[in-house]
Amino acid sequence: MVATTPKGEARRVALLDAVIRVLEAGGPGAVTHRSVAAEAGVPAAAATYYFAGIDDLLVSALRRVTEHQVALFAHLRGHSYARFAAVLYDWTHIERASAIAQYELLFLAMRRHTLRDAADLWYQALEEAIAVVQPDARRGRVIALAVDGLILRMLWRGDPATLPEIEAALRDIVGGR
Amino acid sequence: MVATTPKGEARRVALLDAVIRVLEAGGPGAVTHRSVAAEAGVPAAAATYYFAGIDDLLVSALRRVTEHQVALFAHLRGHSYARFAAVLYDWTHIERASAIAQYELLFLAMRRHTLRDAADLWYQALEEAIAVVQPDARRGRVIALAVDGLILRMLWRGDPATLPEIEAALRDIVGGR
DNA sequence: CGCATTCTGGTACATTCGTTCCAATCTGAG
DNA sequence: CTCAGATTGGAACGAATGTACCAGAATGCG
Repeated sequence: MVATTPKGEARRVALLDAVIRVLEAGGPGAVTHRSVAAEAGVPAAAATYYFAGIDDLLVSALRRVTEHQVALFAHLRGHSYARFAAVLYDWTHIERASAIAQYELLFLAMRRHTLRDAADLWYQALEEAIAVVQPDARRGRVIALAVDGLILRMLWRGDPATLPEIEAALRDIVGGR
Repeated sequence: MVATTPKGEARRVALLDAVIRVLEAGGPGAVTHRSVAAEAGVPAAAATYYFAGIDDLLVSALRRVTEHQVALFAHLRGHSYARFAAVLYDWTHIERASAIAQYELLFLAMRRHTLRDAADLWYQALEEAIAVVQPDARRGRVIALAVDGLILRMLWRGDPATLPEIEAALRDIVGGR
């Protein structure tokens, strides 16, 4: 089902945002029609009215957070990697739910090839952002892998936790030996 | 509940192994008493008899796969990183279920601090294995991050897929600029 | 060999889930 | 303003889940 009215569309995105919040708190298993609807402040039936199934709801939410994140990384073009550290900090600590959702997407992509494109989109955005500070493609790919690992580590460990620490870690990664 | 008889202990590990296989195929949401018991070839009640709850079952299985993996990495000490590439290949392609389970653990550790220690164990094992080919601690940490990102990428993307490709990627990572 | 303990395998139940259905309400184009 | 279609909100359903329970079988210690 696709929303045609403005209010309907507003409810759609309210539901998708709610999915991200539920996802952060309880993981994919906690994403149910009822929990998401309650989080969004809409009746439970709305989740089934706007989305074909619980699966469609989850996939749509992950696509949405990816597009949002890709847009954020696109703004990074032309800036130094000091600003890159700030973006990483905001993402993994302020907008933590969004970051966690992003990596849940990668896990889902392991089992569902439908999500490969969305996952690729995110990874390409990361590589392009890195290309600003490291033009060499081969070296850039390695940095992208390390940054990926760094983000993952910040998410499950909460470390590095401060902006200076992240900058230092990024300096080690980009700086090479 | 803790098994005291040899046969009981065998059932415990059979259940834990089944959890890993179910985890690979369907993610944490697919891990239920009944699905795991069916996969292990034991009656459903066995899963509740040997484990306090579905949660205990999941956590125990992830701890087990971590210990197994840490032991495998420990054997790596004193070898070249060419052999390291072979171990990575086996893990992410032959024993894929084990690798996926390992990263599910990291995700679970985001929300449950009980799992922090187990997750730390894995990450330390990775860093120690890398210390063999790169003694410098600071540089080694960066490599560990990149290898972490590489593993994640291989899992959700299946790329790099061949042993030579992994060796090349590893060479780029370890080799520096 | 006897027997306390552990293990087995099946059933049962309350809960929660995804999904369907429908009458009432709202929206916006003509 | 009208009204056809979109949206709402609640109820209800079958299915699947976690867990508790129990009578019988197997086990291993003395």
